[in-house]
Amino acid sequence: MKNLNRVHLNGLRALEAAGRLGSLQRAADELGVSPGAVSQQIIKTERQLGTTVLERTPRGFEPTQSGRLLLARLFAGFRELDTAVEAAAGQTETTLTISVAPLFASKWLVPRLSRFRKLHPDIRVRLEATTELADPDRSDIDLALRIGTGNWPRVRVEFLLPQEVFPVCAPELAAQLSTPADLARLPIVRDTNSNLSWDQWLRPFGLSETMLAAGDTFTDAGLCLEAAIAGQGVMLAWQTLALDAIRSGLLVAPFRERIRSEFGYFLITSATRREAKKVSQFREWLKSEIAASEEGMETAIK
Amino acid sequence: MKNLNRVHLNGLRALEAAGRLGSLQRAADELGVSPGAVSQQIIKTERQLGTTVLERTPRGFEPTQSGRLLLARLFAGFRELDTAVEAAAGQTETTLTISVAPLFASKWLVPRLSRFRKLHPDIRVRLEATTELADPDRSDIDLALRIGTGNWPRVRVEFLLPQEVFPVCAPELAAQLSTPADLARLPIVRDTNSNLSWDQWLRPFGLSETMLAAGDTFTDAGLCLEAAIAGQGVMLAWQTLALDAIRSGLLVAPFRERIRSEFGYFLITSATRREAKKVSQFREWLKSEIAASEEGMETAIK
DNA sequence: TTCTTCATATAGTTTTTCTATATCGCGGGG
DNA sequence: CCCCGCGATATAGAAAAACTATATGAAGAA
Repeated sequence: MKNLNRVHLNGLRALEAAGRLGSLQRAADELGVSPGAVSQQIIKTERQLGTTVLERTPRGFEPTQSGRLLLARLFAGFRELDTAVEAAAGQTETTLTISVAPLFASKWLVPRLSRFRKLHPDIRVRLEATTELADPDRSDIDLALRIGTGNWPRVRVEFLLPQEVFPVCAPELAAQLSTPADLARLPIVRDTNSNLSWDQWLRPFGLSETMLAAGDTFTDAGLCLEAAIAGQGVMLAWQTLALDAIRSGLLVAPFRERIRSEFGYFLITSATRREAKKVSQFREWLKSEIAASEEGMETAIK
Repeated sequence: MKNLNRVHLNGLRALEAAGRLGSLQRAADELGVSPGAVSQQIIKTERQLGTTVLERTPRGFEPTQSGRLLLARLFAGFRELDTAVEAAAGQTETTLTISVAPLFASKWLVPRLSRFRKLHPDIRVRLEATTELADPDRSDIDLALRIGTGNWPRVRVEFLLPQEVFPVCAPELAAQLSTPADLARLPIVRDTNSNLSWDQWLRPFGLSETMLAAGDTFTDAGLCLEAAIAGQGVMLAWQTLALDAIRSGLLVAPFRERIRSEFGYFLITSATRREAKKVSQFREWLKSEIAASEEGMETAIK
């Protein structure tokens, strides 16, 4: 791209516009400057190129023989840039990019997204499912949905709902559970990566994790959920993970009690960027969806 | 092209270079500025686009998902511009554009050009054969060769050789001519557009145009020449027009006497532009060619 | 730790670009 | 014929942008 160093890009654009439109005035209108500015740019650029591109006629100018080829190429190049910018800028208006943990995406967000699409058909959602928290100031994401304590620096953090944990299991196993103490008789499926502990839930009942049986362990809560559905044991789950499985009857929550973990769900947006309309629209939808979800939770657990 | 108004072209270029090269330092090298300048351009452009194109990583940055498409398009666009500039600038160095009258081109210049090509194989000659004098400051021509009095404003004018007129005719007719007075017995072919007059040539012999016979007239000296070669009459010709025909025996000049017309051959170049090497090379070749031509004239006439 | 390597923030300067005028050349209309 | 208007260009001053040279900060390497 070194050849572009010998000319000024704005001069090339002035040249192209003038050559295409055939008049300084029209070129100036397109570029949003005065005709004099265009004239200066053209003269300078022709000097930089070492050739005359526009032959001056009494009533204006028209391209020289050798200039035609250059102008055609300039046109092609600038058109390419123009559509690139148009697409990029258009995308920022119509595409909502959300960073979200894969499990939350698949178990809760994605099944509900079709309703958002119906509500805002002009917004295209792009999910970026990653385990690390993306910085909305330093990436192209418009917002992130994350579980955590809410202490993230340099971003705008908005609390959505607390994470509440409770045991779930397949219906067949649930029949054997009438009190929390019965949990000791059943295998437990555990997520080794989780930082939730059974103690939190058991303590109010005067129980502790040491009384629980061993069971399969997995490195991913999603796998745990599959195992629980398959009847391999009881799992300590939380709302967004288990709700849909409970509703469809694949799982049951044998006990009403839900305990708040130290974590919560948060909506993360840029602290510096002005909030786009698409973001506030999504937030609104998200909150209503969460409310509906919580309501559904109450009735699902009975 | 209106979309390009919302961003700065140089910013797009900085973005493209940084995205392609993966580092501010390398981008800065390509653009010929400091890394800080590139950083500023990128930040500003991303703000203008409303999206993050380059995701900052601990060791630099790399394109975001949505940025890749933009970068690819920017690359295509700038590459187009780059090759356009390269071709245009390269052409100015290697292509010599000459404006010349069609008749002079076909009867004198073109038959000799192959020797120039042999002498300077790297220069491509482009002849623009037009009847109007092109302005070397306002068109893409590097030089013009014109017949005239030498009074052209705002250009650099260099005298090459005087136009000298003399009668020519087919060999069969020449046999009937031993003195200028014999011309009265033969038909004369005339160019109605010419401003040369037989009187100029006849006066030294005490003769005048009134004594000449009528004959065919044409609107173009080239057609006259063809008529003379075909034996339709005697023509008042000049060196560059008739030399090659005389040498090849198609025509003869029955009299040694040549009379200078009021016109001459001139080399016209820009008065303001610095002279390119290719131009001086052409001038040098042209002068040697003219000298050889004049010498050939002497021997051809005998 | 400390060093190095990046990117970014900041301040001030330099350069460019722009606007607003005046000028010039040409052609059409009175 | 002269004058007017149109369109391009020159010029001067003002405005804006870009650049350099720093400092800062964050993260990996020694």
